Amino acid sequence: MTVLQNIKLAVDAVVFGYTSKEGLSVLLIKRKVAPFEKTWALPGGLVRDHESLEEAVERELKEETGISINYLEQLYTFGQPQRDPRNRVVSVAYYGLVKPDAFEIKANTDASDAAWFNVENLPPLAFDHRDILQQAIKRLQGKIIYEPIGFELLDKRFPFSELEKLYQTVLGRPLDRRNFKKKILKFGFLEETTEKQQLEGAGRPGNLYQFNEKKYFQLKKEGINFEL
Amino acid sequence: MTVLQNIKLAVDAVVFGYTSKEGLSVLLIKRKVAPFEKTWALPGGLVRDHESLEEAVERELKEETGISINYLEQLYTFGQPQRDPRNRVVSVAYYGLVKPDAFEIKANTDASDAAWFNVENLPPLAFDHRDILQQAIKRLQGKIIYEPIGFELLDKRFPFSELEKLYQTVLGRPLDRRNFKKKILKFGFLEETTEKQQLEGAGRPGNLYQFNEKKYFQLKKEGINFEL
DNA sequence: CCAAAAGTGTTGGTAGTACACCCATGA
DNA sequence: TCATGGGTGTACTACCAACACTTTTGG
Repeated sequence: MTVLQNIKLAVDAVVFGYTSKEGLSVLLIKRKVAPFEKTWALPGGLVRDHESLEEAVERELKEETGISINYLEQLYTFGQPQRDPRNRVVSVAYYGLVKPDAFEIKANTDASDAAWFNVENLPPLAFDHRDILQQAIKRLQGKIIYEPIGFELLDKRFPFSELEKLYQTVLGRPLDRRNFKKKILKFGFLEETTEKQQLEGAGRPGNLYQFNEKKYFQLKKEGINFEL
Repeated sequence: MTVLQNIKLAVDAVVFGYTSKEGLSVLLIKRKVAPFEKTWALPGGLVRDHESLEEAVERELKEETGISINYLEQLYTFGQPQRDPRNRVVSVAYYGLVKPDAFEIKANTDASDAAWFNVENLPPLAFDHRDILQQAIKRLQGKIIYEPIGFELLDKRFPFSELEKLYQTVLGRPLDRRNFKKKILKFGFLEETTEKQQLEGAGRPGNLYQFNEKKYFQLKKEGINFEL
């Protein structure tokens, strides 16, 4: 009754980056081997025997894209028998967020076969990676409205309008500027600094804000919960 | 650089049942082999080469407990290297819901090594199954307030008070009877039947209600979303 | 007639939404 | 001085929470 199992275990990562200019982007690599040679794919690969799944994701990201990530969460495990045309490969997908500096650096390193793509304008993808990506976007949209993970996509200090644009981009709908600001500030984990925004072009520069993570966790323990 | 991978892939299932008498319960099996021989554990086992993860869960549930399930959803994948003391086993955990008839039948089949336990009163569990179970309960609590999956734990027809008690049990807090009923009925996917509840003991019998799944999906498509 | 469970409506508070004008800066 | 983006307050509405008495049935 015992059957030898011949299933491989992989991890894949959907890494999101954001700038107000380029919108919401995702990190892809160009495959060098069959199957799907020269097709764009999510970074990822087989898990090693003695590493945790998170370690595997972080290792693969470093190997394939040179990037290191500051927010990582398990998304879903994809296990349809035919998702890889050769062997049975089950993949645990993660999604992660990087801050604009990491994003900008790699966006310009065009010698590599890693590149950022706007989520509205994706190339054909290998395997079932399109499904994985769709699901990651849905999860991000769902999560960003009840946990303040949006800050992981912004610089440490940012003008308030950046946060607002980020939410509008991710959620795909316009938000009222005044109501949004009231709602966010009400929670009390955003600090206004005295530093002013460097505006390119005209316009009145605004103050920069920063997310106070400690205050957030403290407030959360006291039973305050972020929502929209 | 290519390394032979020696990781086994399993599935585990957290199956919930509910009756107002016995509260929220979970289905466990007593292990017959080492490690953790004679310890209670979640039903589950290794995935076969050509079956999907969902098929594996359903097969294991049938083999080990004789139960078949009517709601099943992936929970999380547990992959810490040391979670199984012998080999590396990564487990994709699912959670499922069964209706009271299935629940009652197996609860009385005490010859088997499968049994139901109230979630407030669990035995020691094998592996990291306690963590998995905790996470499943949290997920159920989170999900039941924005998707009407509670009906999967009730008979096809049920008195309104059953639904109310279920929510109070799962969420662990009292709910106002009138407000709860207003809120639920407002959505329009619950149908009142003319049939009356069979009350054991005294009390005024109430009408039975049933969930209209078609109406629910239709309403959902039109953009109505259930919440609390 | 007593105990148990079900049925039912109103009111007050609060949080959310809609909405428009002025200010600071660079070109 | 014009164009661009930032900053700010109020009024209305709609939803939610709190709350108690009456009815039907079994014992």
